[in-house]
Amino acid sequence: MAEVLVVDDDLTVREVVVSYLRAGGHDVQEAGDGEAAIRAMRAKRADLVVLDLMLPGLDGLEVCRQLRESSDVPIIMLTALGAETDRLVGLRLGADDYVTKPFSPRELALRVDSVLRRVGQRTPKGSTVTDGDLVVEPGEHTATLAGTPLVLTVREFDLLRFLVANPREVWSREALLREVWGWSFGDQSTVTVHVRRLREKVEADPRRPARLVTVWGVGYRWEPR
Amino acid sequence: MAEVLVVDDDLTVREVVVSYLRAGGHDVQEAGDGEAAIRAMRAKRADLVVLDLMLPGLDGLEVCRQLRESSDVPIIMLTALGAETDRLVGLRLGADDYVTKPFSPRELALRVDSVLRRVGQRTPKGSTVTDGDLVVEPGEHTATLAGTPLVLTVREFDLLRFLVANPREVWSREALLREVWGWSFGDQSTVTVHVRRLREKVEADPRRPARLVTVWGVGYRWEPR
DNA sequence: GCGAGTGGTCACACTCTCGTAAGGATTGGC
DNA sequence: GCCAATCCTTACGAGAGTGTGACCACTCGC
Repeated sequence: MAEVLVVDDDLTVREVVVSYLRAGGHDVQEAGDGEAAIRAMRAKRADLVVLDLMLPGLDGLEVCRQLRESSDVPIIMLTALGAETDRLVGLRLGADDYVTKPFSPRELALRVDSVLRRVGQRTPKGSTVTDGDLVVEPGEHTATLAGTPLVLTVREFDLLRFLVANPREVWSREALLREVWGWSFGDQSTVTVHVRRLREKVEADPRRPARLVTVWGVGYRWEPR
Repeated sequence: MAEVLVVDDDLTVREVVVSYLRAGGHDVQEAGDGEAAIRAMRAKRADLVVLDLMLPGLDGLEVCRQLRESSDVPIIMLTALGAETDRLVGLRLGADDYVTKPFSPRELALRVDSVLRRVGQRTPKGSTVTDGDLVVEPGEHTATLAGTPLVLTVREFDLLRFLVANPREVWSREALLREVWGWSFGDQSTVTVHVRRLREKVEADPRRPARLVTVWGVGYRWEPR
């Protein structure tokens, strides 16, 4: 499915994580410290890196920065519980997600899939998504409705693309925060507001949504034509 | 808050754990060995299982594996101190977390809450359920009758899905409160009212129910086509 | 710096849902 | 046919969930 690099100095953690990711259909490489991680990435680019923050030698933040210099591979950070500062710094340095220790390997595997899904969609060569008279072109970052172009902000565009690409399915605000925003935390009202703004531009009658539909008590769903 | 199944052969341990979890607002079932645990889960699926590794008869690992075959209920393992191997195997078999004995019951309660929080973020989208011209799609949160979509509220939807997924069987109001509402107490007339509302939307002639049938003095039953 | 555009947060109003209660209708036993 | 138990029906208010508008922080180009 994807090539994942797991970086942790604890052999036990590594084994568990690796076996889980393998079971999930991924190819996995391992590294026990920062230098090994950098070397591994030079030798063979992974599609995603799971990176412990506490490492002997080069620590996780440093590894993260160095990786970011030469690639924008998605990175999931493993941080100690409650290390709020680490988390913030990690995200700022370019981590795509973080998981606090002690974590469940099942949870980590889910996060890995989620991040890969999200990143896979932001590749420039992403394919055009359409629904009736609506056309979304990720490559050109444009969307047209019945031929007339829509003026969308980046977030609105991402949200629209995600929903149109995954129609009929109900997405909770929380899931949308994960899938579109790439957050595993945050205020859900953010989603509400963006949905409203998007409706204003996409729906014929924003007061009575026909395509971006509310599922009461659950979330939102894109109703295809 | 949640339905927790505690599996341990030591009565003392069980009592302490149970009283702590109850104090934390959870409903708790108990099992003294592996067979009882499996039976308990068959009869009534819990939201989380606390599972001792050392059990008479079926041991914890075996129970874990069997549970995993039919469900992805979160599992917290109780292991002896330093049994690194056990922990590894446990995690690999699908445990979500582990606590080493001797443990403080308070810590265990915290772990339980933590795992429930994490898992709660996941959207467990069940599989499609059908009965004749009726199709229930949990992922899309839609139900269609002969092709035309039904407009159902969350409760109505949950109730319908449960009944269609468990046809022919008679369900008491009490059982439905447990299974669909997740309550272990409450006013049974709640069920009555929701059954009526559901009939209004699902039955051809709500006055003469043909599919969601009343079993007098017992409860309700879904009569499949 | 300055202004325009974007994005996240908040408060408030509104809508929808759900549980409850109360009275009427049915059922089954006698 | 009568009575008690059970079930159906209806209406309503509390509370949760959602929509809306406004505000402020931030970024980026000029």
